[in-house]
Amino acid sequence: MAKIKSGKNASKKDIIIKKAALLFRTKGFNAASMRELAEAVGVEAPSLYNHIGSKSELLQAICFKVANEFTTQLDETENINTGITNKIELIIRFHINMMLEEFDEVFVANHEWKHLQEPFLSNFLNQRRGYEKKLVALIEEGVKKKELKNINPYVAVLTLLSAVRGLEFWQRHKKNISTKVLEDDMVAHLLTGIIK
Amino acid sequence: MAKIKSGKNASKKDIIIKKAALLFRTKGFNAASMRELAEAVGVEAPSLYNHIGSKSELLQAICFKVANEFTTQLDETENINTGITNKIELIIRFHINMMLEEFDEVFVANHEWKHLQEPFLSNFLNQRRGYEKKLVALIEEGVKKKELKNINPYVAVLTLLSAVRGLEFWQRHKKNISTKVLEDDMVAHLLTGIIK
DNA sequence: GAAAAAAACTAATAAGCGTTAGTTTTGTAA
DNA sequence: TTACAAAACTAACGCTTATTAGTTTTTTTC
Repeated sequence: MAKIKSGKNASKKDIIIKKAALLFRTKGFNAASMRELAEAVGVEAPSLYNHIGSKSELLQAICFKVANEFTTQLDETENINTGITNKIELIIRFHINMMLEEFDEVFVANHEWKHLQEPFLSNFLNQRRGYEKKLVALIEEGVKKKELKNINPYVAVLTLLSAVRGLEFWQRHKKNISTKVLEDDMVAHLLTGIIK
Repeated sequence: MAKIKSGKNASKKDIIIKKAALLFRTKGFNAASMRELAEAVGVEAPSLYNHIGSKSELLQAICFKVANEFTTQLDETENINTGITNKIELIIRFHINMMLEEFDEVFVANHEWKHLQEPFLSNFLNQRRGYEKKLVALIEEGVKKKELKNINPYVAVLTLLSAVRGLEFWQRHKKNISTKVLEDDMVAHLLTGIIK
């Protein structure tokens, strides 16, 4: 029989990973020490090792959680029966929401992946490369079907991914503009430009 | 009388800074050690200190060189007598070229600034904030003059800056596409969108 | 309440860090 | 050639790091 879990579902390991994501984002992986992490968790540094294997493992957990979420969503979107433009819009909106809702984790996956050890580093980069290739194929299909302008698909993917990634700078303006305006304006900008 | 400098104009300090930019980009500021830097320069680590003051100073030199170049160019562009759209295009093209020609330095300024010490950290962030404000004002003017759609200027600036910043991923595709196609396509995408 | 397991603690280790001190080599100018 | 300055070297310091060992406390299970 499946064990019914209580509301507060997070294990100590989950808590450590969450705090690690925050710490790695603010200080960077190398500059963040296990002693600092321990203090954030409310424990002495060696006690962390009752729950985790190593500092490296924390980075792995964060990076691959994010990578898998993006990969899964893209696969699902590909299988929806709708136009290319709509699919691209869905993907952009997913990126924006990930950035806003899992900020620390996405930031760390974007910025600190280079400190992954092999073979995790290669795995991560392969997964990312695969993600980009699927997006390129999507844009190519849109061009072929005349839904999109005759642009270079690599440049388009680069521009799209980079733009949504830039939401890591969003925090500063959070108070001034609603998430909805942000999302709609950015989607419009990337799809239809800014020139009247 | 001004001393006529020889062709090989770079001081040893300049060489160290250049190598530091490459090293800081590939490994990150904290993970890059002075011993590694020394090896890249072809010298023992303590010898570096005959030319520089500290590791921190290297990061400062890199970050502010980049920041000043961007600031200078923006000021110049503001004073050109031309339309808003054209100014924005010039700025985008400048960002793209900086990314391609001073890749290591721009990358380090974008990614490692958080390891600057005070008061340099605050100075750097203030300078960047000032840069963004000028861009926002430019977009606002474009909207007011009906050159641009009625978009949120903060979102537009965020999208523009993030997109060009993403050229740090360009290296991978360098062989496949010419710089000109890249530049033109990205400018077109950001100004007029991708939808037909 | 006793026994077992989980998770906390203190103490310590080996390695790597930026940097300094002191000395020797190299390059330059009179 | 001698004198001076610049820049290299070796050795070492003090500090921080992730992690391990061993022990004690807390929590869970019966």
